[in-house]
Amino acid sequence: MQEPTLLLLTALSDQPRHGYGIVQEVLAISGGRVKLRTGTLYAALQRLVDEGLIEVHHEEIVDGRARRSYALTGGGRVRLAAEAERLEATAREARRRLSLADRSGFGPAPKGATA
Amino acid sequence: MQEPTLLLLTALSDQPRHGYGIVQEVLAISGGRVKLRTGTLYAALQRLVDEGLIEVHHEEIVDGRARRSYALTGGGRVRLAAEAERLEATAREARRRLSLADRSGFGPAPKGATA
DNA sequence: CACTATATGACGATCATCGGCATATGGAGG
DNA sequence: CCTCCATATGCCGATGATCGTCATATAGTG
Repeated sequence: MQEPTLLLLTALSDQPRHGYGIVQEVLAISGGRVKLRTGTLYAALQRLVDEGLIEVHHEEIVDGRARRSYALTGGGRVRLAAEAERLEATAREARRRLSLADRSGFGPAPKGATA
Repeated sequence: MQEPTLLLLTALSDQPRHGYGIVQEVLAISGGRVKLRTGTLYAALQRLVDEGLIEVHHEEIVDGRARRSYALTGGGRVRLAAEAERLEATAREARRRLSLADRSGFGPAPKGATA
């Protein structure tokens, strides 16, 4: 699972939102770093519904145009928790190695080291 | 940056390794979850060298075939640290929201909740 | 003899994301 | 009045990382 998809699920983790609201929320969560393209958004929504990670929470037709809000399913919740755990484990391992390398002298020696 | 690439950088963060060694190390780091395909591996190595995140550490020709080991560059080290931080922040936010939702009653209510 | 481990590399296919376009309404600024 | 921006949904072609497989080579095990 990629970052945009993960952030999308995160945006739905506290309450249901519609497409545009998800874009805003992801933007906020990521500190302005990730702006979901609508192409990414609606393709991902469709995919995630198909996978059963999210579902249509509310739907109405306004001026012949759909207006939908989406919510995380139980499966989506479980999946998001699992992904978060995986991410954290990966990040921890990377940091552990980087600090080990610093101490052992391998690497660029951040600032005025033994070498 | 995707997970396989991130794990590749992590595999190089404590010492230089050659291609096959990276595959083994990534497998170990990820707890057997991620087995880098050679297609992914050598394409990624080329890309990362071009980006300056890794470099060829040692190279020799054995039976007319290259044998190279790769090492993280200073830039790669900085980048990996940044990615780890980003991952951790994302994971933290996902978890925070999931637990908030549990408390507020939104969501599937993991096991025998108020509803 | 077959299979696995070590080891490098190319090729086409797949899939998520990107970037832009189309459409529609309502409000603000010039 | 007209243009721009925010709100809002959705399609489509291009890009790019990864997947899956094939090719090549040696050494060891069953």
